[in-house]
Amino acid sequence: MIFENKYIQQRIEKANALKDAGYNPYANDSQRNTTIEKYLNVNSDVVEMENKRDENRHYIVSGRIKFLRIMGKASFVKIEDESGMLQIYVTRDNLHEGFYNTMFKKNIEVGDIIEVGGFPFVTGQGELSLHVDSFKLLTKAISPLPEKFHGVTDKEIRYRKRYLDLIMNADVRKTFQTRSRVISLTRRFFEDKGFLEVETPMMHPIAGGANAKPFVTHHNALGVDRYLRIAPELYLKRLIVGGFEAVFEINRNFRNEGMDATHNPEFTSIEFYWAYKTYKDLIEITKEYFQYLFEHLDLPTLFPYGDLEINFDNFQEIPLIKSLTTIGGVPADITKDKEKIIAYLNEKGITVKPGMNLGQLQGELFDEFVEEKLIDPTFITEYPVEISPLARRSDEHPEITERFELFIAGREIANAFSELNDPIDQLSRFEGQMAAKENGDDEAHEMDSDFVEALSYGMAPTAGQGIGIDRLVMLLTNEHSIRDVLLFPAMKPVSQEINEEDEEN
RNA sequence: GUCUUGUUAGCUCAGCUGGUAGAGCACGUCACUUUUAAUGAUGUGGCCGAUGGUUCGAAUCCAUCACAGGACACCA
Repeated sequence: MIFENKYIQQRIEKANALKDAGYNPYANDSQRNTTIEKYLNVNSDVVEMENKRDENRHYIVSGRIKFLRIMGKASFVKIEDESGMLQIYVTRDNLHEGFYNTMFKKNIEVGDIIEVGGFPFVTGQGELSLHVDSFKLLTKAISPLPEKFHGVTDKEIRYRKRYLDLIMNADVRKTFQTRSRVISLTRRFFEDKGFLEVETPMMHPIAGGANAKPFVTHHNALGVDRYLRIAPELYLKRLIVGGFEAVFEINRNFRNEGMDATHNPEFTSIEFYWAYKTYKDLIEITKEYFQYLFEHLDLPTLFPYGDLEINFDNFQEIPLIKSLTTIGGVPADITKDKEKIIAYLNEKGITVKPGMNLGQLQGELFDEFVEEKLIDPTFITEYPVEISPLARRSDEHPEITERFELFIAGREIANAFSELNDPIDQLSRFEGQMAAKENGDDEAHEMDSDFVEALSYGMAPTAGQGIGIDRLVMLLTNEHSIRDVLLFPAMKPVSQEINEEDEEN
């Protein structure tokens, strides 16, 4: 049923024809001795040679056929491996008797993975190629590839069948190579600073560390529900209590929320915690981190992103309340008065949920009038305590916390603060969150008394930060949808699959 | 969750105010030993996303559903 398509049938027949003639269409004994990139580099001098060839050299390369131009008794074929694309020249007279006409021309086609041996030469058009003297099919593709020029552009196909997207679109491969580099560099940066990489649970008894709806699963042996973690924060801080002074974790978080261009239900973040430091140290290390990334990725610090130009040499720092007036244009006299803020928001056509406190309303003003205007990297500091349940209060101004968020191109990239380490204060913050939950805020924090107990043994003054890796990669690869930096973004199942599930139930 | 746009051949897309479906690539056959999205000739290929409705007649109009894109809402 799955292979009923006539093109697939045709290709299966070709695979069978090869098999009948003694050629395994899924051969396993690859003899490849170089990659295409290396071949092109090593033989670049052939261009300078008088007869444009060196028959004393011999290489075996492998790859997928992307273009196939048969011209009678000779053919030009473009094959591609992970490192690059190579043109090979296949002729009847350089292969053993009959193979070219009865096998190559009849049964080999675009999409097949082949292995060829031969010597380097340069064509009349000046392209360094491989003159083939041995030819072997490694893998027969029985499904045809998408069209060679336009490739596959349908986003649904690109996300659901990412392998096709990767076969057809070199720039997509590049994006994911960059993503891998970013994660690798991030790991190296923090290791070089003396941070210890740790792994904490993905299944939590309490969904803590952030405000979000969790996914729920069930542990049969224990007979209890578990939550896929929404953040690793509370576990990492337990490790600081335990005496590790600098830890980080790069891993997935899961949030049961809506999906859009910047949200996927599972996403990757780095969180790091640093004892005997404050959020001011985090500002410095964050600047250093970006510098490190740009240097090692060889990116310009005057960075084009869509229609924007971001200056990564221009890190700004501004307190939240101040940003409301200087950037958001909100009158200074209203930013510290609940009723005036509500009136102002209403005047702008924005309705607010009843019962919001001053800090939440200030956050609302920020989201409405400031966030999208922050293009160059900007640390917004001094967050209200009401919307920062895990952050340490400022010693001088107890209504604000020692916290910042980093915004770039109008999007939040990082969230950081000096950690709350007073167990009594932490307990009362949790109680405040419980009260909010009673009032219908279903995303308020859960009480985590085990965590409070951990704090009660004493956590050194610590600063901690989370950075959204997906959004960071979006920036660095100039992508504008999180799906384009996730190899397999979340998709609804096609209706057929839903029906099958229904039948089982 | 709301609004909006889309879904036609393996892929990329046409198809006007309703009259039984079209191109390019790919694929089959033929020709071709220096091509670059090779070329020339010729041919095959479709439940027009699904289900209903209007109509003598629906890819086209209407409704519902499914999936996708975009915007908004929610959310760090």
